[in-house]
Amino acid sequence: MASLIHFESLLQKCNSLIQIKQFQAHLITTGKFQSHPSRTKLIELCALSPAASNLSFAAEIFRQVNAPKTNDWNAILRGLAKSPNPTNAITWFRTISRSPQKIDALTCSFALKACARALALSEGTQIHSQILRFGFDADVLLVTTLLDVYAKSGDLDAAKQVFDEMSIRDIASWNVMISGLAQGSWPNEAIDLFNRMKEEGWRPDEVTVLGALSACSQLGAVRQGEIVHRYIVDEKLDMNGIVCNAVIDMYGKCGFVDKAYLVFNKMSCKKTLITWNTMIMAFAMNGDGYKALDLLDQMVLEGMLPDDVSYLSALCACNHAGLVEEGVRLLDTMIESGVKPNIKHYGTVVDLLGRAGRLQEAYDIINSMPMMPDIVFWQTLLGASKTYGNVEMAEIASKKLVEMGSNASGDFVLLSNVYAAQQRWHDVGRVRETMKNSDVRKVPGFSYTEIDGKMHKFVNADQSHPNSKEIYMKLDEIRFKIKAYGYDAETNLVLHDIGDEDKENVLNFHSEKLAVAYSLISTRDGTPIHVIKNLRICVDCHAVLKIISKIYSREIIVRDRARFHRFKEGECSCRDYW
DNA sequence: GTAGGGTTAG
Repeated sequence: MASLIHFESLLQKCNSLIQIKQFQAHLITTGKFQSHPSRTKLIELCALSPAASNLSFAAEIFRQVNAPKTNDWNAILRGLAKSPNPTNAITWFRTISRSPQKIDALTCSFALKACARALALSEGTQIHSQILRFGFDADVLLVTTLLDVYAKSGDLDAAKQVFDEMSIRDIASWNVMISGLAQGSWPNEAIDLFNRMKEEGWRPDEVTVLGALSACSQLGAVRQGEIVHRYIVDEKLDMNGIVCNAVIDMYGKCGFVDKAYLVFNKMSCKKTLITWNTMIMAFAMNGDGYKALDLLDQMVLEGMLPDDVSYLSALCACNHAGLVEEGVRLLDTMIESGVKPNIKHYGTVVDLLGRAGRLQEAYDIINSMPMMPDIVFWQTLLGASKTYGNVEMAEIASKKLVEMGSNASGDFVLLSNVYAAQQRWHDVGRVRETMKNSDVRKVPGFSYTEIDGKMHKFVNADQSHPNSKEIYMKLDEIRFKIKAYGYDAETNLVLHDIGDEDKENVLNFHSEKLAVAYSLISTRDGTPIHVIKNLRICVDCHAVLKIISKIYSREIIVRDRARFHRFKEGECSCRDYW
């Protein structure tokens, strides 16, 4: 026993391959290699040490074992599961299953971990049935890992079923389920579960609130977010920096950048690089370009070194605020500071130049940057070409997109919009034909709005809402009023070659308009309206919301896929630059 | 070889 302890303490210190080899030699010469505990420890240590070469060395040791025990197999499995290539662990798990050695709950646990990382749903399902067969299903830790596999690989129905059927749950099971729902784009369900958890007498911890906050951020559900924030303060979970960062992020993504900044300034724990980046991003999304740039300067003054994400956030801020010169300069500053721009930095600058109508410069950057442009660059250039009616550049970009095999419907919609704006219906038809043949579909647009703490979702031309009739009556009223105000719908934006009146209807029923109409009838006069949309806002909705903000005296805040728009008194905070 | 294994912000 004494010699065993001696071994282990020495093993802790053996971090280089040479030392490991010395110990292996030692075990062999003293005849202890084939005896289980020490040798298993040795394999474990090798398999889990960060250097990849050690994992293959662990496998080498494993092969020298005459009769490997379950734990020897597990040690290798665990190492493979956390390696960059977790699918190897799944293969190894199959090998174990075929070996005479019995698997245990840990074998399943490591294999599931690999599935979660590899997003291997069907393999996870197979291990699930093994778990049932071996009767490991009362093991909370194991079932929680299983839950995580289902959630991460996108089968939230299966995850929910496993969760509901668990006879014992602990806080981590709740956490996995809540963050799984939040990350799997079921944020409403995540919030419901968070509330149910509290009702059932659980005390959410820092991990729980991170999941709940993420759900609120996605939904722009600030009332719910405030409830979570209050809970965090009450439970003193704001001693945790990660939690503070998530609160800042939540307020930023809900359009309450001032509240985000308040939390940022008042947080008692140390600000990390991520804290600064989150705040810069919050300013960026909200169109506060100069505040974002000031914060970048301030972090440097406070001794924090900006990284690539800091610069990306600041570049986004320039982009959304139309600070073209500042953005172009920032790219240089970044390079001078020794932070290497990646494809996203170039992408943002290309977008920035494109939006400013400087298409040639944008094109030059694409051609001169040190990496291959991906599809997004050409989509950006195409989008900008559409805005500025540059058919030539649009065709260059489209040609590239076709070459690169893009089948994103947005590309086709944009190109056809370029043609439609010029009444080139024949070309529009050609693009539509291509769309049909390559089976591309437009991503359906939807919008959320929070009324009295409850989220309401609208898709385009939605008629499923209980108050649908009133909503459409309100839309009629709006249409009448804005017409009287002198508004003419921008029908050339609609893809199809259909009559003007129909085109106007298609636009009129965009989900954000439905959400705004519903907010108008269900909130008090004068209160701001908040809408979250999954796509970029279209030109027509943008123009209409400006007028609505004026004639109904309402501030309307819309978060689209990229940023916030604040409509007030007939103007938008983006100054029509987005 | 008793235990070991699960959740987390830009």
